[in-house]
Formats: sequence, C-alpha cells, structure tokens
Amino acid sequence: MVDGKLQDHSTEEKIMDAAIKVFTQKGLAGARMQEIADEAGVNKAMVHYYYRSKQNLFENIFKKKVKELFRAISIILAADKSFEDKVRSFIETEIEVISQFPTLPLFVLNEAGKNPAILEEVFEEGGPKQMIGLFKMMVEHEVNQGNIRTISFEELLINIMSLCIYPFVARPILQFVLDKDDLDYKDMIESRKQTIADLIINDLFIKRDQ
Amino acid sequence: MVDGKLQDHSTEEKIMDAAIKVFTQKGLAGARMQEIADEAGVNKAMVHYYYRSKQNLFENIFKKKVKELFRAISIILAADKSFEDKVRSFIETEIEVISQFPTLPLFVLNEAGKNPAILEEVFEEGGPKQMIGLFKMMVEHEVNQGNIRTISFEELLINIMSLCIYPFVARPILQFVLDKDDLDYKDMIESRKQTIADLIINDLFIKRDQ
DNA sequence: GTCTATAGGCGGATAGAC
DNA sequence: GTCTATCCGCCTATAGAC
Repeated sequence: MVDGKLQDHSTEEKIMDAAIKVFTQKGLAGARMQEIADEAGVNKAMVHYYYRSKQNLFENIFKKKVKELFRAISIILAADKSFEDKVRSFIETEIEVISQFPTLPLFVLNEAGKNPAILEEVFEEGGPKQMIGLFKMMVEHEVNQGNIRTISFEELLINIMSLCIYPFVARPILQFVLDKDDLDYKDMIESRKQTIADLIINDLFIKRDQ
Repeated sequence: MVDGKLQDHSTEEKIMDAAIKVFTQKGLAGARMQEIADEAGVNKAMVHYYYRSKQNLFENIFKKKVKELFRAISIILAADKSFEDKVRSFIETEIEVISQFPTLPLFVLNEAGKNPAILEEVFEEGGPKQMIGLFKMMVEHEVNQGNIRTISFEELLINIMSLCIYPFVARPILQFVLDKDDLDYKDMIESRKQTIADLIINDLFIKRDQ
C-alpha cells in the first residue's frame, strides 16, 4: 500500500484472501477472527488493525462477491449476439464463474436469508438491477416479435438460475446420494452447460400456447 | 410424557418447536440457547434438561427434518400411476411440502455444506437412498421402453430438484431484485407447479437424439 | 420438573511496547 | 506495522435449592 513495489501479497491482501475463505466456509456466525488470522499467517490483532471489526470485514466481502457474481452476466447480455447465443453464453458463463468459487452461491444465499437488509446496500449501484432490466427488455422483445413462445422474463430467469446454481448449492448432499467423487461431480456440472441450454432453448422455441 | 393426558404442548414439545424455529432461521452457529428458551417461554436450564446440549438438540432436529423432506416423495414414486403423472405429482408435492416450511431447504443445504459428515448418519436408514434407487429404476425403464428420450436419472432428478427448490433457497434475493411482495412471490411459486412440470415433461417426450 | 445462580471458556476488541 | 497481553461480554452448561 505504501510504496509502488510489487509484493506478492501484502498483509492486507493476505488477510482479505483468508477472510474470504473462512467466511464462505463457516458463514458470519461460524467464522472466528483467530482462524482468519491463522489462515493468513498473521497475528489476530492485524485483522482488526486493517479491517476494524468482524462485521465490517464481513460486509466488505459480501458486497464484493455479490457484485462479482453479476458482473460477468451483465457483459454477456450487452454483447452483440442472437438471443439464443446470449442465453447459451449466459448459462455457460454463469457455470464457469461459479466453478471458480463453488462455495460462493450458498454463502451469499444463506447470509442474505439471515439478514435481508444487507441486500439493499449492495444493490444500490445499478449492477444487478440493471442486469435484470436488460434481460427483461430482451425477453419481452423476443416474445413480441414472435421469436419465442410466450413466457415472462421472471420465469425464464428463475429457471436458468435454478438449473445453473442449484447443483453447486446442493453439492454435498447430491454428491452423497449419487455416490459421486469430486471428479465425477465436476464432469457432471461441465456437461450441464450443454444440457441446461438445450432444455431452456427447446422450451422457448416450441409452440405450447395454441 | 409422564401420563396419557392430552396437553396442547408439553414443555418438551414447546422447546422442540422453538428450537426448530430458531435453528432454521439462525443456523447452528448463529442460534442461542437463550433465544430458544425465550421462544418456548421456558427457562434456559430446561432446554438443557430435556436435550442435554446444543449440538445434540441440533442433530436431533436436522435428522428429523431431512427425513420429512424425503418421506412425501417416496410415497409418490411408489404410487400406481403413469410415469408422467408420477413426475407431475413429484413436482407438485415437493413444492407443497416445502411451502409448509420454506426455510427448511436452505437450512439443510447450508448445514450439510458446513459439516457433510452429518449426512452419513441421516442417510443410513434407507429412506432417501431407497427413494433414489426407485427413481433410477423408473427412469431407466422408461428410456429402455422408448417412452421418453435418452436421459440419465441423475440429470432428470437434478433438473427437477433445481427448479422446485431454488426459488425457496433464493427467495430473499429474488424477491428483492424482482420487486415482489410476499403474496406475489407465493403466487409465482404456486404457478410453477404447472410450468415446471410442463417444462420437464415436454423435454422428456421430445425427440432430441437422432 | 422448574427455577436461580454461577462456573468456565471462548472470542471480539483494544492498549501499549517495540 | 506488528506483536503480546489482557479486558470483558457473551454463551454453554451445570450445580443445587425448591
């Protein structure tokens, strides 16, 4: 922070990385400042020195991570592609982003569920809400043009999100009941990029309402 | 417990009900024995008197709830119905059961994620694994008969679970970004009984593999 | 069975030397 | 900036009177 020299990881960054790991694994209530310090290889007092309080550090991380989750998606939707390609990219990117950090969705959903008020701060600065608006316009345009069957943007959005995200959220339980090791599970998720997209797309282009 | 007289709620039951409420809202780490006692309207010492320790009370509840979630489904699958009707009943029942206790899925998924070892105890006594086996046989039979397109039972199971459960898990965040009040959200979920079933069924009966 | 009181330890936060 | 030592409140659990 002080000078311009390249440091692999400043203390501040080491603490942030460690805190992300511990908070996403244990949650706000389950995390311990001592564990964050140990994970970062620094003294517990340093954690307070840089981030003041546990609550403050947590909110810091929560906001940062929610924004990351939505950023990639926004870029896809704004791209110059056909509707079908956007939907396929949407799904593929969503799965790829989450694969980088598979514990993130459960972390975010869980903490948002325990303290919904925190969402209001995070969703101020346009990001997610803007993405939703963009998606809504796209879908309604396609429906009005008769390119896809009649469907609300909400239904489509929830279907896509459900199919992409749930396998990460339910991973331990699914892996257990389906007797899959880590590699099998990764392969399964990888293959879903294709199958989810096919499921969604086929549904959209089929005539259902007479 | 002692005599046969009907009591609306014995102390033991009041504590259990209170503990379910607090644990499902706050999680294991976030729950407080004092809060459970207050919620039950009894003294904190009584909670320990009946259930010994926090950990013990928690595991008690966790196991009980996981079994409840799978019981209804097992009954559906064993019923004497066509495959399509079973799938439709499966979806409808799953949504209805969870609607009775909407915070349950996130609770179970979250705690299973934090301590996967707990699953091994719960899934001993046949229930869930048996249900999976039944479902697997059903799907493979339909595929072999050529009644539905080629699909693995795992893919189908995960798709159905995802579409049914995710809206409950992500409720706070979805309700927020979609600007829905509680009633709107309930209506939306209710309508999904039909739309999810249509999506799944249409996919199964379509020829995709040439 | 139900209560009060308290033990005992953990964990967040800070003071203060270096 | 980094460390050690310590404060203090909170929370689980139990002892013991009634």
